[in-house]
Order: sequence, then structure tokens, then C-alpha cells
Amino acid sequence: MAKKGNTHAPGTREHLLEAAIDVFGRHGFDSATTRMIAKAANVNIAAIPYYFGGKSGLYQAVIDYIVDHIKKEAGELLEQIGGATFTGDTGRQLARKLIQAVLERFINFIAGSEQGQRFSRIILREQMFPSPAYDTIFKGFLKPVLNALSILIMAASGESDPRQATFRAMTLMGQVVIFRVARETIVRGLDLEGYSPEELEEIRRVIVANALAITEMPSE
Amino acid sequence: MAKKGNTHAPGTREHLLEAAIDVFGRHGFDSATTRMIAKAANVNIAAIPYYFGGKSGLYQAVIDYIVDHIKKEAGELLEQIGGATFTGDTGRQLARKLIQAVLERFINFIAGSEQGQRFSRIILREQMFPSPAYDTIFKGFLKPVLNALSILIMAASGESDPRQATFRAMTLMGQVVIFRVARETIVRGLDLEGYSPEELEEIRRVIVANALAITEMPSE
DNA sequence: GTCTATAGTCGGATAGAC
DNA sequence: GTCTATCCGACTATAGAC
Repeated sequence: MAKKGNTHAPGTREHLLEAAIDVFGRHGFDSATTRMIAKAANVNIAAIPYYFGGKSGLYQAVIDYIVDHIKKEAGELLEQIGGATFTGDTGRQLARKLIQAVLERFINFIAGSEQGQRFSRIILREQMFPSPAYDTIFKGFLKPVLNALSILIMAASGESDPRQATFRAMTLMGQVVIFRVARETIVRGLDLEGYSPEELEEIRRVIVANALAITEMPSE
Repeated sequence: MAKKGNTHAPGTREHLLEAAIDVFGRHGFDSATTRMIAKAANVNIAAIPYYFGGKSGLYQAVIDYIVDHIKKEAGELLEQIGGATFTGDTGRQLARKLIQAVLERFINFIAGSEQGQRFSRIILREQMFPSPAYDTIFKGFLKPVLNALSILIMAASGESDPRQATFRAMTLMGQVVIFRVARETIVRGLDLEGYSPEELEEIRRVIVANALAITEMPSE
């Protein structure tokens, strides 16, 4: 069913993909070695050239895999935002609710879910050090998400300049991303052992409260 | 004067340090090669073992160099914060002014200055993927800065729980850091060519406005 | 102090047996 | 499809001439 119709082995390809997400994420493309990945996946090194054409092909497959998953995850919310119209005070309240929904999903994904943490390592690497694969990520979901957030901010705060709205959208994203990027600093600074569900809840509350404070109307 | 008293060559050591900041920053410790660094510094590869004991020694020297510079840069402001007392409404206003000052310096450093951009590549790498050198950075300035910001937030907003204050401090840092981490995404999303002085000024304004909105008293 | 030459290790990819 | 063996290039570090 899920197979592509050819006679591939049961799991080799998928094992490699999953292992590659972790190894590429932790070490980056250059330092990650095909030997590490093959070992982590419990398959033979020669399976990488065989299934993916080589190290680069495997990396691109990882990017496609991640982008697909995130598009599926975020798709519904993005469509909801794209399809909505924000007029009057009800529109404003709707926009604020949607901003809240986006940020909560984002923090849950990036700091709360195991898969989100694995994916975000690779995405953050591409943010700071774009490879040719960056384009797939940017077009796949970064740009749609950034656009959606900018629209919501304009609707919620009355901001009319799209560039200003984008800058504001970035600050909202930044409040979330920092808990992934500086995870170690937070954990050491507060002497934690990772984020507990309670701490995640506190973080979520702070982020939402900030977002609401930031998107007040200038007149309020 | 500044020399350590021995008879070293005029610039070889310094050239290596400067080049290493860029190469380690762009490629990470593992993927950076001593060949790249030596070539960028225009010195012989053998100078690296000679001056720094090897690749690892050079990396540690880079970390020390960066931490020293930033401590010098941030020291005055940190002392001012540590030495101040924040009582009553004047204290609150002072705290808000100081938060503003910290954020403005931070965004100028991280997105505005050439040196800050070079330094921050390495620091952000250590944030996401700590090496043994992380400790130097954490104790050197991350912890002091995070503490200072937390104190200011408690003074400015009336927040009394230190953990909550730390989370809030992180969100403020996140708003700044995102303009470095996601620089490429912002630039592509808005079709810019890097941040112009005008755009930096807009970003600075957004960050400060958000910080002020966030640190309102709950009663306000 | 600076260089060349080279030792020794580890990387990705391939050939060919099964 | 999966494996072993192997090629070849690139890496760090060192020895020793100058």
C-alpha cells in the first residue's frame, strides 16, 4: 500500500531516513558521516548510495521528508487563516485567537514533541547556514507561515505596513524559537533537567501573554 | 606591551585567531579544517600546532577571545544593573530604561556590527550544540546577562517568581536573536539585501516597543 | 619561526561476490 | 538487496631542514 510498487526491502530505506534526521541534525551535513548514519540505522553503508544515490541524495530526502510532515501538520491552520476575513472587532478578536493558536502549536512542536526537536535541529541549521536545500524549506512552509502570521498581526493590531508586520511576526517567532536554540542555557541557568510538562505550560503562558500584550491596538 | 613577553612573530597568531573565528563560525569545529583556517589567515598550517597546540587549542583560544571581548563590551552596563536598587515608581522606570538599553545594545551587536555577526555564529553554535567550551561562554557572560535581565524584569513588571522572570527574559532575548538566526528567511521573505541602517532602526523600534508592552505592570 | 614532506587516520563511493 | 574489500582523496599532526 504505502510501498512505491517496487520490490524494496521492508525497512532499510525508512531506517536510513530516520537515522539521518538525527545524525545530520546533530552534526551537520559535512561532519555527519555515512558510517555514523548506517550504524545508527543498523544497515550497511553501501545501502546509502544504493537507495539515495549518495550522501547528498540522502540529505535532500531528509529535507523533503521533514517539509512534508510539517506541511501536513500546519496545513489545516494555515488554510483556516488564509480563508478567513478579518473585519471589525470580531475579526480582530479572531486574529488574536489565531495568533495564539499558531504560537501554541509552534512551542509544543519545537520544545514539547520529540519529533519536533529532531526536525528543528535541521531546520535551524538551514536557517543559520543555508544549503541548496534551504529553498525547499523556505517555500515549503517558512514563507507561508511568515505570511500568515503577518496577516494576523495586521488584522489584530491595525498595523498597515507589511514590512513592519513581518518584523513583528519575527519577534513572535523568536520568542518561541529561543526556547529551542537556547535550551541548554535555560536548563543550566534554572538548573532544570529539560522542560517538564509544567514548565512547558509556564512557557506557553508567557509566550501567549506577551503576544497578546504586543498585539494590543495602539489606541488601547 | 600587549605582547606576552616572548619573541613571537608580529601577526601570525592574531591572523590565525581572526580567521578561525570565521571558519569555525561558518563550518563548526568538526567540519572546519586547519587547512581552511591557515589559508584564510595566510599562514602555514604548521603554525596552528605551533601556536595553539593544535586545532582544539585554537578553538579554545577563539572562545576565550570572544568571551573577553563581550565581557568588556557588556561589563559597564552589567555593573550598572548590579549596583542599582529599584524601589518605587522611579525604580520601575529605571528598570524599563535599562531593559531598553540592554536590548538596543544586543540588537546592534548581533545584527548591526560586523564583529557581532562573526562572534554570534560561534556563540549560537555553542547554544545549540554545546562543546566543552560552552562553559566558558555560559559563565563568562550568558549567565550574568540572563540574571541581570531577570532582575530588571522583576523590577519593571512586579513579577516576583524568579523562574517566571527568567522565562520572560528569554522571550526578550529571543526577539533579538531571531533576527540573527533567521536572517536569511527575513531577507528572502522581504526581498532585502541584508539589513540596511533604516531597517535596523525599524527592528530596534519594534523590539523596544514590544519590550515595553511586555513589561507593563499587570494592573495597567 | 616558518617551511616541506610525510606518516597515519578516516572520509565517500564503487566493484563484484553472494 | 546486501555484503566485503578496496580505492582514493582529505584530514591532523609531526619531523626535520632552513
